[in-house]
Amino acid sequence: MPTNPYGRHDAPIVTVDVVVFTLDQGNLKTLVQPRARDPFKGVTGLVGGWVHTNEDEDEEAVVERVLRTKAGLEDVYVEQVKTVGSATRHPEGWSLSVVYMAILPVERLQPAFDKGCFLVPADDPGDLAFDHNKLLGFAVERLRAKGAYSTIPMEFLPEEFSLPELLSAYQAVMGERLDEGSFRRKIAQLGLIESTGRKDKPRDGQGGQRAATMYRATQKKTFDRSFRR
Amino acid sequence: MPTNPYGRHDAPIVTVDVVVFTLDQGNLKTLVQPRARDPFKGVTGLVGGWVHTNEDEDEEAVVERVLRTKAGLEDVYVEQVKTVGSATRHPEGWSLSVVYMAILPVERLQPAFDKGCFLVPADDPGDLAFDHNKLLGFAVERLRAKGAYSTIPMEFLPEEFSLPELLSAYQAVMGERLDEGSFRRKIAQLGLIESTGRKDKPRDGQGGQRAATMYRATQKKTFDRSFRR
DNA sequence: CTAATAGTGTCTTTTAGACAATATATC
DNA sequence: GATATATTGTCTAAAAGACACTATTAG
Repeated sequence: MPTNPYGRHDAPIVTVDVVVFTLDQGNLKTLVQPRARDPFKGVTGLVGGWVHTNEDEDEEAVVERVLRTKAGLEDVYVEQVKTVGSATRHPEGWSLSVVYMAILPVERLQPAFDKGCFLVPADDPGDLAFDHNKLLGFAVERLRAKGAYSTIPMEFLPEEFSLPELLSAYQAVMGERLDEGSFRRKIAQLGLIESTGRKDKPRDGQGGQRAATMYRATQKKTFDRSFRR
Repeated sequence: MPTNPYGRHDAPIVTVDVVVFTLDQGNLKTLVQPRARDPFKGVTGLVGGWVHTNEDEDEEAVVERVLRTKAGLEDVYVEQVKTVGSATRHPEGWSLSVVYMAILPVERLQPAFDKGCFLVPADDPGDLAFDHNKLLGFAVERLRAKGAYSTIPMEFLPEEFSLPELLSAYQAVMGERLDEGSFRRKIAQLGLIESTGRKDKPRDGQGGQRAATMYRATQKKTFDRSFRR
């Protein structure tokens, strides 16, 4: 039987909730999951779980365990977004949630689908359990705010990607069209990526196409101004 | 006797720690306090306290209560910085701290001094209890990063302030000299402040001086680029 | 008169961004 | 030849930042 080190007050429930983002054909989506237990059993919610003080070393370890056990995901880019806590957000008592966002290429989500997760549009997710709609909103806000000022959009792509793919990732996150020429110039100046030597396989089409050269990310950065040095 | 709603695991200790910033003659300082109890009894630490689930409505209420009861401060600008949690950061068990920063003009700190708080340089605070040096570092980083892109520096000033005072607040936060003419032009364009009609009393000196016109803030904002529209 | 506040003008450099044109590679 | 990738040139407008000069107001 666990002890309660918390003293004269009831201990808050402490959870981690992860907003897993991906790009699905240019659209920003979030991974959700029907809840296995009460409260809100069967209702769709974010991927999340309690802090387990006897097995988790620290907060980051909680996030890793939750992603691994609830969604079968490992080695994911994660970033803390915000912490919310109140007496009313959980029916069983005072509850605090540390909200993270995670970003993955859609190709890596199969293990999550196998565990019953599915994707919903990030800005129209339907009704979620608890205050998860609000938490999702915080994460979307952060992603959009930081997207244009960092290498975050690269996290949506597989390890190897082409420049047109990178362009469309930035466009999806920023929600606007970017000039191709200027974009290529910028990226070249910044030295954020390097060629892998390989080439894309051109898609099918009426004519042929030139194969795109593939790159990998060399840096994770945040900039002062719209992805600028 | 409090119950433990936490289930099969020991409940984490949940605290709030507040990094209270002020400007003392142009220098960035932080409010600290000798700890009243073990662990680290007598050691200097940040202003902080446990979440009290039976009296605090939500996280913001915890911050308000902690600032009020530990430092006698009310109506303070606060902003959440980050949450840290681990098995080792607190000798009594798995502990999670939600870190906030607060900003106040130094004139409003008397109640805190009366409660035994004192100021230390924000970038050279000496040895603090727990991992509070690290937490302070996170807050300083955030303040410096956000200072140039927001109206945050205004929070260091009293409700009425002059343009030279505002200039020096921005300079202190940004850590660099700003051109006076350009600064005045920018501020005028932005419409962030309005005149109160009153005038400063000029300081003593060899000659007289022109009295500064006093302003008050009209907006709290964050900008894309260095305090620009 | 002195000193600090206040307001303007101007110049250079950098940047974002748009648009156009052309070259290259693959089927 | 068709199509998508790749590269380069040019132009405009906005912005940051530095510097200089003048005006104003108070003791």
